[in-house]
Amino acid sequence: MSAPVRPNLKDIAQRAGVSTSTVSRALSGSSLIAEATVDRIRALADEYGYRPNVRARNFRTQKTMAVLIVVRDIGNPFYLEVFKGVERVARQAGYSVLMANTENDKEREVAYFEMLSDGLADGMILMTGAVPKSVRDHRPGHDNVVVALEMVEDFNVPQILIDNEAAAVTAVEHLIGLGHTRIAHIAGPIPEGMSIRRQKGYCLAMQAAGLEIPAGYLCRGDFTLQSGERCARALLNAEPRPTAIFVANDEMAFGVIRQAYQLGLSVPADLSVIGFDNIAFSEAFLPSLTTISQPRLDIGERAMSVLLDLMNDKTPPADPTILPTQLMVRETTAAPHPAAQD
Amino acid sequence: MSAPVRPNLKDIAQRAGVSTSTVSRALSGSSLIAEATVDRIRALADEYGYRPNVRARNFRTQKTMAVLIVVRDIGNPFYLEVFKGVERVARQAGYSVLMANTENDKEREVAYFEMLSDGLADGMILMTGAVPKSVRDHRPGHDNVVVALEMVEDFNVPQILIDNEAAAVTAVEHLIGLGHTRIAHIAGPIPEGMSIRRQKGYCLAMQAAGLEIPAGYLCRGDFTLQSGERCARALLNAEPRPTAIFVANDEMAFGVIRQAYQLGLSVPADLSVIGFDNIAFSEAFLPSLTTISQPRLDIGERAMSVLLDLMNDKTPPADPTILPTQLMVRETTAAPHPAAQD
DNA sequence: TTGTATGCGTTATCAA
DNA sequence: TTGATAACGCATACAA
Repeated sequence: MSAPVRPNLKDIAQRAGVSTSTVSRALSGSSLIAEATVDRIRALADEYGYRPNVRARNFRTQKTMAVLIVVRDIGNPFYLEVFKGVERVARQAGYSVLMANTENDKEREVAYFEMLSDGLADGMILMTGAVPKSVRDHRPGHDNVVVALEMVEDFNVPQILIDNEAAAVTAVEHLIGLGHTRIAHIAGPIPEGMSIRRQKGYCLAMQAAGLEIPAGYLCRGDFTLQSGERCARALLNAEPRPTAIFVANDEMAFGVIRQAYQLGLSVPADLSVIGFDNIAFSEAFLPSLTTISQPRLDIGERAMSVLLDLMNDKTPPADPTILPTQLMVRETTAAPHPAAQD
Repeated sequence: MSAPVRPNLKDIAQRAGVSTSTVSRALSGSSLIAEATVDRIRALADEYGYRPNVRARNFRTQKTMAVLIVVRDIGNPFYLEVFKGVERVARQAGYSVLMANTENDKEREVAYFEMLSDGLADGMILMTGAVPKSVRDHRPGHDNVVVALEMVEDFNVPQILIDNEAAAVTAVEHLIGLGHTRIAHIAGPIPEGMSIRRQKGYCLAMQAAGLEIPAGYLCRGDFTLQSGERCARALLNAEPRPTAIFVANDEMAFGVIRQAYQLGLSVPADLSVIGFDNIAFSEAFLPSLTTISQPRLDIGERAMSVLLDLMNDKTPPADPTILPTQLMVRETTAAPHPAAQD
């Protein structure tokens, strides 16, 4: 039994009676080679089941054809659609996608930048909102890095974002439009830029409508269901009790609704709730959640295209790309009880 | 300004006045080298910021230190925890994790096997339940492949599974224990092994309890929310109406509950519902879903450890590894109305 | 304990 | 249109 050895360029060259360079060129579609030769070599390569050794090629060309997608928590379903968008575009361009999970660990953040500069990947899509200081200071031009979803200050790379502040304004205006005046807010973790901007949008919209924000109408969560429940308990004890809550993400919004039911309040009859993100589950929830939809697939696709441009030395957009959000009106928002009005 | 060129082994060797092999050995912790030499070289490497060229090393050693994790639909939140488990173990062993998404496309399934044999990854965790026939027949020993979650027939590789049939029996027994006798089932897509086994468990448990399965008590969905709603409409029109439904996954279960509410039935007062998977949102759902928990993190971790064994030529377990499931009793199951009893 | 020499498979340069 | 040859950076068998 002969060992089924994988043929390499040299083997094919020998069979074809030409040099390895000729085979290499023929198979990579160089126009320099006579068509007849190309056909002959192609046939032979097929016959012997030749497949190029990718590691050798990577080494020689100093490329990997892989990109890194770095997130804070790979267990967060929010990223799924983004992954999908990235993967789709990457795949089309012949790139594979490497998962990287920092779990908010600075060392791991640095480690992934090292992976990049070590050539384990050709590019990187960063969705952590944080760039370790050592990395930020180290090199001026960070090649082949795109930031998505979370603005990173002092870091001059292309960014794919949404306008968190404007989206928050839209959310609050929706509540105001329904007749609510006592509107509370549950923010995400501060000082994360995303949370700050959503909170700012809330304040702006309230101010623009001439509405007060009483003490106790602002609570800070950490994007988890539990923190949503906790904040809801606090807010629903405030005087006067809010008739609506704008929550900085969907998961916390679910917690709010759970808690409201526990307190005997019904949603949206007694309390309107609006979330942010439009994760897959928001529509399935009972009642289905009114929320702000982020174009997550688009974000992924766009981030990857910009990264491709970057890697191909095309000039990327100088300004951040801002993608539009959309208000999804569902079952958790309605006009307030007349009795609850001032 | 001198270009900040990345030093290689040769550069360090020159600075240290030794040969490249000495440097190579010193940095890779070979015990052959004098300690003083090692220290000197380490210091020098640090000073000049030497980092090994990973592509060169991969090429030389014919390894990639990356593994492929292949799923049907990367947008399915079910896989998240499994990813996390895989990633955790992989990372600890110095491997990175490549995402692969087949979207049920045979060509892509084959393509990922080719990636593996092309050396773009050193190993593979397969969670698609399907192995293309061409691959199955091609080579007898498929090195460095582990199957997780879905049994694959005629494919002799280590498998990490749960006992779907036994878990389904547990679920149905829970309903029976509450006093239900009219229990319907919504199956997943057939002929997927997973769906078949869950359905079989349902039938077995019913039979063991001497309960009939009337015509119209079985409906086939496709694991989506919508199919859950559709099946619920059908089942809830059956005569006599079932008082409980065992649903083959959580997402369809959410659809069932939504539909029940639309028909004016309340859960669990009028209808008990039990799901399967215990995805993250099952607990957040209102009412929170009674379901079967799969040890997804464990599955990921175990799959990756077995893969590591495989890649290090340790002998993997000959038999499939069966991990235990757990019944999570929550709010969607209760005793049936006395009026609804026979 | 260290050095020398070789090769991994490919692509790129130069010459024919 | 093709061939000979030289890298790419590292790890290792063998020699010393």
